[in-house]
Amino acid sequence: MKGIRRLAQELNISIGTVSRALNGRADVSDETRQRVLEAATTMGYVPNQAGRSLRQGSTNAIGFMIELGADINGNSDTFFMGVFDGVQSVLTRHHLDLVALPCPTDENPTAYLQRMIGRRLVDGLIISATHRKDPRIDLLTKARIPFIALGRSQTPGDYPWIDLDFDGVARRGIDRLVSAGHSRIAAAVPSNDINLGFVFLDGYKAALKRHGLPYDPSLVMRVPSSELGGYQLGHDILTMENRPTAIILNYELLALGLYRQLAEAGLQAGRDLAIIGFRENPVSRFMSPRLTCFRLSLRDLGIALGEALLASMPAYADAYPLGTVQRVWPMELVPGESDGL
Amino acid sequence: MKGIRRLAQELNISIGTVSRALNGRADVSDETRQRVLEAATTMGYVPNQAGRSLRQGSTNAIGFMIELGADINGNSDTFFMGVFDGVQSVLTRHHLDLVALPCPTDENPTAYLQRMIGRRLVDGLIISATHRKDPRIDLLTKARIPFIALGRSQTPGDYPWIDLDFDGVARRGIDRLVSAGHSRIAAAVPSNDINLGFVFLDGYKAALKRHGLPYDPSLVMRVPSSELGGYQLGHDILTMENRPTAIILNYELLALGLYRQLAEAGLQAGRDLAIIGFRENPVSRFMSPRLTCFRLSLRDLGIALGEALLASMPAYADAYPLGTVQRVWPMELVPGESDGL
DNA sequence: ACGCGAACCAAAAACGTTTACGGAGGTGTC
DNA sequence: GACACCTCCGTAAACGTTTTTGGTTCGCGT
Repeated sequence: MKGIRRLAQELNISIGTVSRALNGRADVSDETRQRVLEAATTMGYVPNQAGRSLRQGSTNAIGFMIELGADINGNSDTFFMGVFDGVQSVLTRHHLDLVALPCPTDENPTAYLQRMIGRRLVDGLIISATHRKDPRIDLLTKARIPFIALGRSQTPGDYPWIDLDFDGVARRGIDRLVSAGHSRIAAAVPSNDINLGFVFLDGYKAALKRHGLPYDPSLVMRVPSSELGGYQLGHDILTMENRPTAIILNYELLALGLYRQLAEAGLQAGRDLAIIGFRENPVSRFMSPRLTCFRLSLRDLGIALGEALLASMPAYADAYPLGTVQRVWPMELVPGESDGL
Repeated sequence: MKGIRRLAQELNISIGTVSRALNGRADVSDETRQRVLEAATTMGYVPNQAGRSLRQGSTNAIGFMIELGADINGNSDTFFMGVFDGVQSVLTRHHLDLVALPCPTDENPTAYLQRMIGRRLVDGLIISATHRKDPRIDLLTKARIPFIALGRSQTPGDYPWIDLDFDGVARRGIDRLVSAGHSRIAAAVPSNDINLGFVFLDGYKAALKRHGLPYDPSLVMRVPSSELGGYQLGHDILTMENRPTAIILNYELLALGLYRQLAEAGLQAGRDLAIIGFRENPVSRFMSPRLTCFRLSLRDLGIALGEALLASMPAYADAYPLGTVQRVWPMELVPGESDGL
């Protein structure tokens, strides 16, 4: 005898009553509920998830898909750890659990997602590293799985997303550099078709225009989103015939490789090249000279993601009347010395 | 009509046959199997996991528990992502999926694990960041859940584990520094009771002894495993009255904060303080001067973990006749300039 | 023509839970 | 005292799959 049956037998009541007591339904006397709860903890009973899922058609779990591989996600994994924490904190309020779904490097992300959806092991999904056209969005929409994208996409449709303020970061970066007298300002964007690159580039172009500066395509440097990409970026800049005097980065770890490349050439950030980095992170805080970059609270971002996802799930929507969240997440400038200001 | 029923109806065969065809059992004609497989893909049928789990009492998923929070896990950044990839590659061969279970910062890891075990949403578990006495090991043993620990523990019992070679790293670090003439060599160890600190310290003591050097407890520096901890470490060293001339680190990102602290004091790694770092990682590769540290293949480690876990699961043990794996994972020295050699 | 095994498949039970339904007993109302 | 109406609980069906059991068909040898 296992599971709920054992508990019921022990207490000499029916399994139905045990279930109702455990799930907080009204039609159970307080005394019985007490006894059940007590016995459940002493006997270490935890409802079997497979049974629950099968019966209620939901799994009480939310998936967070992450893509493995250094330079594809555009985020380092301290990033995800912080976000997970925020998401968890809102999910646990509703007895939902978070599981991270790491898509292996050698598998197609869309195929992987399809498998996960098919298995039906989560009720809702958070996807990240959205591409310009992201087939996962169509897939999720068609399968009617509640989801939210961490990152915009140009895939049409009315789905929820939250994205970092790449546009604003580019704009404020340019503003800052222009006001310091720079006019040849480069921008680093990812070499793949992840959507954030396009948003960043649009912000870059718009800001230049507003300042009456010409847009020079040769100043758009495409490199992989990794430390090595930053190193390569440095090389590309140093070998240009008409070097920019400043650069804005769109990925948090580019600065590291760039610093190194500059150091090897006897140059220094802030003095020989003005650099504005992207996200403040544990590494950036300890670089010398200190990196000018942008700060955000990963936990708050996670909380917002969790709430927006719940808002899109019928069973929880009333607790979070947010509609379809489409939100740009603000980032706060943290001045350093790398921009020479 | 949903699921396997729909498929069966479409093909005019029974659901049992569909199931058998899909699961590769022998008593299905090749022709029928073909038709089933074909229809399954065109209709996009994927077996409902809840149904399978309930019936077969297993979930076809493996959990990898990670603790959130920067300085508790003793590993960070790209570490887990790399390991995940290796684990996945083993698991997919057996149609198992990997889910990462992030334990929130505000929840007790053991309680979290218990919840996950109770829900029965994975067949096996990988735990990491093992503490000196780790109650999770007792829990898993008692619950008879196949598991493997990434990291040794002093919890008694005959359970599988794979751990990085903290002992060897300490030993070889000391050897190298002693042969370069150093005799006051400090060691950085974590300030919490994560077990790797004890292993590292033991290796440190043993190596000193072998070289006939005295063990000076004041040279054991306890700091949090984070970049900030490295910064604090630097401060602690610089304010000592009888400074060490060299230090070996036991966490990969300590060097970053330490470098910074030295730089602020006008000092430099390799010249003013010999530093041997821990794990080579994308960040360490771009620090100046280049950090002397130790290399390992995360993917191979992940593969070993996956195989050792499968070896402990009855259903897969014949494919991996490894017994109870208890293995120290070797790390290869990568010379840099930070040790002044 | 008959028996017999092999190949294939249909039917039904089982996994552990939730929940719709109904019934027993008690309480209150006229 | 009949009736309605609660409160509490037992019964049983249902979720989607796998697997056991048993049965039908066919081919083949005698």
